[in-house]
Amino acid sequence: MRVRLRDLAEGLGLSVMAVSKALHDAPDIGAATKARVRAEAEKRGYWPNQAARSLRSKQSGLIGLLVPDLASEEAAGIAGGLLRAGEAARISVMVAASGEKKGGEAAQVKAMMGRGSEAIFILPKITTEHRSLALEAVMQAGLPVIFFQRYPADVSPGRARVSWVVRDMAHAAQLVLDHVWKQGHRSVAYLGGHPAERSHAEHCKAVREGAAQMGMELVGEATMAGLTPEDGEREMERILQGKSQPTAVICGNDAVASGAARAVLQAGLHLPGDLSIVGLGDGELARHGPVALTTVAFGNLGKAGFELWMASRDGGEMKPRTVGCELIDRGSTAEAGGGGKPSPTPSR
Amino acid sequence: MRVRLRDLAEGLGLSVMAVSKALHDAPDIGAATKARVRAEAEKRGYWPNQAARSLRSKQSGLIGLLVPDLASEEAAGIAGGLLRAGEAARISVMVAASGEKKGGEAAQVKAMMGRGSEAIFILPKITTEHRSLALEAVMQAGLPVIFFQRYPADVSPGRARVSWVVRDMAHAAQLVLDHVWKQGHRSVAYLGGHPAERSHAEHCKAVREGAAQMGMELVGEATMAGLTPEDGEREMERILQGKSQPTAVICGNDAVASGAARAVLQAGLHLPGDLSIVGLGDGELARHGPVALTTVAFGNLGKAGFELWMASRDGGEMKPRTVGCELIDRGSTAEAGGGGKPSPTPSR
DNA sequence: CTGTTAGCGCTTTCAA
DNA sequence: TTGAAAGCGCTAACAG
Repeated sequence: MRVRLRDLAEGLGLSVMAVSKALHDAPDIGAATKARVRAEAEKRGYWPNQAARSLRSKQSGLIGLLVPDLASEEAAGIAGGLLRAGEAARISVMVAASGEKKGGEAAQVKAMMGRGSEAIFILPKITTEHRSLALEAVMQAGLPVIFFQRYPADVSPGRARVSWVVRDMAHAAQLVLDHVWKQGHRSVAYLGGHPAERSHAEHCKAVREGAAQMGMELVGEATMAGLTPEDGEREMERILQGKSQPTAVICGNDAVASGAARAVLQAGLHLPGDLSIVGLGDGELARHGPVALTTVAFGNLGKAGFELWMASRDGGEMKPRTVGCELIDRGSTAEAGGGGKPSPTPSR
Repeated sequence: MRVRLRDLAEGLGLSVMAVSKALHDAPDIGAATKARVRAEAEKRGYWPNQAARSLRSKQSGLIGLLVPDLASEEAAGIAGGLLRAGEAARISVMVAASGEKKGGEAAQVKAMMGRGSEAIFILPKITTEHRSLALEAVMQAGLPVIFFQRYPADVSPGRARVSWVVRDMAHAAQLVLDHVWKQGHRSVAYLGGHPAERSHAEHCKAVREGAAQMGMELVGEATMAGLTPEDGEREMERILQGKSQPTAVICGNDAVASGAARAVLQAGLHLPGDLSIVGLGDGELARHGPVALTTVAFGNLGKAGFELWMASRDGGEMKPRTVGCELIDRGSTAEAGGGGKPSPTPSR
């Protein structure tokens, strides 16, 4: 933080204002002057003091993102998308992890507001009630809030500048059901409904209803507390020991699918020859794991959230968005009853 | 951004200064006054305007982190550690992804400096030359720079407020070699030396020298451009088709190990009965993939980097750090020549 | 087309 | 133990 507008102005024999305007490409400054100013700024390595700028203009060019923990792929993906979208619009992103602590969220959000965040993006914890002191404060301050994936039940969008971006879970379920149906599967298991998570509950429901409609039998259905690989492994083992065996297993996310695949391999069975598995989310585990998983890829939530905010920036309304999805076939599913031969696993 | 010090002061019949000092717990304000001020601040929901504060005091309480892309597990892990460490010290973190664009880095770093970052943390791209206009600018401004994992060859630490945090790759190699040696492996392959990456080159070298010293044969050694699962899969296939077969495969990271495991499964072999595989990094793929991988877990670089900076904050020198590691045995290795029976894969 | 004035909310410095 | 004055670097509003 060294060269100031004043330094440039003195060096050029201009006023501070003229320099400021020139750098902002204001219409009332001559082209020649602008060129001179820009050259000098470049030469002396000027860059603006944002603290001063936002103090004066109330425009910080900063947004805040609050996630439970960056280590999760969900959070990293959202953050990445938001960062990329932000950069294109010259918006900086402050990231905070709310972690386990209860009061954490409020303090983090206050820090963001203190720095002049123009909007707050939140990926709520699954276990949270989504409604905190922090949120009250933000909304009272009139700041836009965009939720990812989960959102408070008692807030209506539009009013109060609150909105959200979710995944099209019903469509995802339909894609998966169509896929396994076409391969001749008539008896499937579902692993992964999460009782406290709207989107997973929705997926579960869509699979259940879709299967019924198509005349597919749902021989195993597990609701689980965590959607971790361990949960998937445990439930898969349970199914393998049951009497009526499915020919395909639909999972609530890639982690569960990965755990299920682990159980299948442990049992000495072949994938996908003996059993087909479908994941959800197209994460690292599906793409790069020892078993490439057929899964459903979603559009980036972070990017969609940013666009939603940008579109509302000049007073527009904040209409919630749903990001679409597509099925990615990596060969962890095969024709039903296709025998023990594993099909080759393509790398993409 | 609404309640100001002035509002509190007027409400309490005090001066702005008294309120400011009280909130900072200055020694020259009475206990009773402090209590009153704090209660009022709490009640009215005051939080400081950081822009104003840092404009005046030159202390922003903000640091910047520049990564190639948050979606990588490496970056997400570092970012998460930095965030957590920062939060404990009430330091906010601005994150930017430098992406593919060339000029990107410089602009991002300028944005960070413009916001008053007190330090810049950089995870360089593997392909970068680590030395950019951005770095010049930062160092000229006298800001501390901490590199993760990779760093410019031509900068000496201490001078110029530059330092770095790296992983103890030599120790990691030793841990892995000891582990497979104890299981009776005498013929191993190494997949994963990266020509442009100091730490991977170091790991490769340590494995090579260690193996020689212990009298282990290195029957396959692959240097690869990307350290991706695809690279691992390809090289593993090559090895499986070769004449002299190793009994264990040591990989340069978990992604490569995962790809290698994929090739092994594709070939219809058993893991770890027919072949042992060791990863490096203890990432998602090793922990939660369909095949749980024995690997080496490192301490968090982000946390270590933050501590390095904090320790140097009052003029201390910035001594580079090395984070330690430990072997995590998840059962993807077994006694050499142990026959085809897969050992159960523990979930931890 | 360019310059002047004022002030954003806070803290440093010094006086009461 | 408290307060007044000044100013951080920038830009909105208005004059020239």
